[in-house]
This record gives sequence, C-alpha cells and structure tokens, in this order.
Amino acid sequence: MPDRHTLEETERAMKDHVGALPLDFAAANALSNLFRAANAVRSELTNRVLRQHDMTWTGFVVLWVVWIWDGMETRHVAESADISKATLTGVVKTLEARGLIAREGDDNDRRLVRLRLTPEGVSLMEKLYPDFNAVESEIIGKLSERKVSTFTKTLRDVVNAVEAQDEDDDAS
Amino acid sequence: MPDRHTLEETERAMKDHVGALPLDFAAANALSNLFRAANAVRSELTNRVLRQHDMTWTGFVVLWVVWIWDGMETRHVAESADISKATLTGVVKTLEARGLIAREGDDNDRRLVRLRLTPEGVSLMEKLYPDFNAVESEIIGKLSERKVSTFTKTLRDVVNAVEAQDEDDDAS
DNA sequence: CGGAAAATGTTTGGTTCCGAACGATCCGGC
DNA sequence: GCCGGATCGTTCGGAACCAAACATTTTCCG
Repeated sequence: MPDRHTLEETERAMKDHVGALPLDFAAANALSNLFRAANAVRSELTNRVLRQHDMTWTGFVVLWVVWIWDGMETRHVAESADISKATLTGVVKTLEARGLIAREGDDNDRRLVRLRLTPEGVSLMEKLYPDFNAVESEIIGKLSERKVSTFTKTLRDVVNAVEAQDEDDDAS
Repeated sequence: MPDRHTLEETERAMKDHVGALPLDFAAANALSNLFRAANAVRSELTNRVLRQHDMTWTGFVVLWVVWIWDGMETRHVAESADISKATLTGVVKTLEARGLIAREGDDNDRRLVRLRLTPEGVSLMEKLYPDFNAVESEIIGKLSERKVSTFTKTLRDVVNAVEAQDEDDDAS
C-alpha cells in the first residue's frame, strides 16, 4: 500500500476538513488512483528498462515517436509525446548530444525542423523497445483481455471528457 | 485527437519497425492511454483551478496531504504525494517561503521533521479544494457510477500488479 | 557503555518541465 | 511588391524532479 491510511480514514479526515460542503468523493478517488497508477507504471518502466540504458522517460518517448514517424516536425512530436515545444527543445538537445537524434531543416518552409533518428538511435530502439513492451505486457497481462479493453475505452472517455470541456471553454 | 495518426496507422508503423518480433499491442495501447489521461486531467486541473492561485500541481498535492494529515512526517508526506524525499524538500521550501506551510522538529526523535499548514495555508485549501473537486467531478461525472467503480478498481489492480512485481524482484 | 548499522531529511548535480517573450519565416489581402 | 498577422522553433526564468552522496541522530548488539 502506497499510503498509510485506508480509504475510509482518508474520507473521514477529508470530511472533517471541508465541513458540510458536498464533495464528489468517488471522482476524487478515481482520479487519485489514475495518478497513482500512472506514476507506478512510469517508475517501474524507468527503473527496470530505461535505467540500464541511461535513458529518461521523456527521452524514450520522444525517441519512440521519432522512430515510428521518421522525419516528423517538432511541433507534432511534442504533441504526440504530450510535452510542450519548449520541453522538446531541451530534450532533443540532450538526445542530440548523445548522438541518438538529428535535427534537419525543411527547404520548403524554413521555419520547420524535422527530427530523425541516427543509426545509433535506431539500433538503440530496436534493442530497447521489445524490453519495454515486455514489461508493459507483464503489468497489463494480469488483467483479462476483456478488462483491458474496457479499461482502455474508459481512459479514452476521460481524455475526451477533458477535451470536450476545453472546447466549451473556447466557445464561451 | 491528440495525435495525428489513427491507432491502425500507428500499429502498422510499429510493425514496420520492430519486424517479426511479437509485441503486446493491447498493453502498449492501454498504458499509452493511461498516461494520456493522467496528463490531460492534470493540465486541466492545473489550468482551470490551480493557476488562478499561482499554485503548481505538486505544491497543491503536498498542501492537500498536509491539510488532511496535520503534523505528518516528511517521508510519509513524500510517499503519499508520490514524490521523492529530495523533491519534497524543495517543494516545502517554496511553500514555506509563501507562508503556507511550516516545518516543525520532533523532540523525541530529532531526525524527524513534521509538517503543518499555517492559518493562511488552511484558508487557501478551504477555498481551493472545493473548486478542485468540482472540476474532478465534472470530468468523471460523464461516466456512469458503475463505470467509475470498475475504472477505479482496475486502476488499483494496475498499481497492485506493479507492486507485486517489485516484491518478486526483491525476493530474487 | 560503545561502536557499527540503519534511518531521516538535506544538499548536490543534472535533466525535465512549462508559460511567456522572442526572432525568423510564411501567408494573406491590397 | 509589401506589410500586418499568423506560425514555427528557441530562449529565458523559475520550479519540479530524482539518484546519490551526505551529516545527523537513533537503534541494535555485543
């Protein structure tokens, strides 16, 4: 157990602090577990797979995106990796210094920068990704196929709920 | 859609790169959506609730834990907030400088440091948390009660799967 | 008692992280 | 052509993030 208190204890302690206000405890509990799960999986994969290759989580994600979509423009890489353009600039600088990735200008539109893996980057990913996916499979494999499907669908529902809300904000 | 490619396109592109190796695509997809959902919810809550109070995600989480469990020792706060002790030291320094939290030594064991909210910290949380929970409720509220329950349970399963794996590693 | 081992929070060094401001480039209408 | 607005990647400043090394304090055991 990651925390030292049961759900019931936490719920009681919360009620003591917020008083009579109506709270959606189920929502808080669901999202709390969402973050806990994401953190747990992320550190498991970092410690068991990425660390041996001196690779950070974000560095790996960026490498993976560029591996799959060779020559992708930076802003799309940032979007796919779920990080800001500013963060990507720094991460690419790190990966470039290690000889794993290369920046490449676009002649038609000179504002653009395209990213490609170097041969070293490719061979690292060919070695690294199967290990990475094996651990992913090990973690998820304890759930039934049906549960995985439902789980994935609900996660997408959550993403869609957030994005729909953002669009409402834009319109108002 | 956060990325520019469909699941099918991505799957095909992956297979082109990993070749004949057997991959657990369902696991990769499930976990990819886990991170996407966690990131989406986190930035939504940060932008819509925390930003107005100039509060970071981690700062809020630490404040919340200490609010609920007054006088908790730092290592337990770090564990509950899912951050390292080193990170907590820095975050507490920031919150302390803003007069929201206070550090307090323990006379019985002088290695320990206990954390408490200042009156300003308490009044901030009393104002902030209901707003925070309202947005949480808005996001999760689009799912049926039954779905939320299943979802939460599966998230816990994932956490347990990771922790069980860690214990196996310890034993070996 | 006394000294080795364990536990606690902090410091150090280096990366990630983001919003905002910025220069460079492209596109639109005139 | 040309200039005002949009778009692109980078820079800047400040915070978060962690592993490893560290100093301090406590505990354990002979």
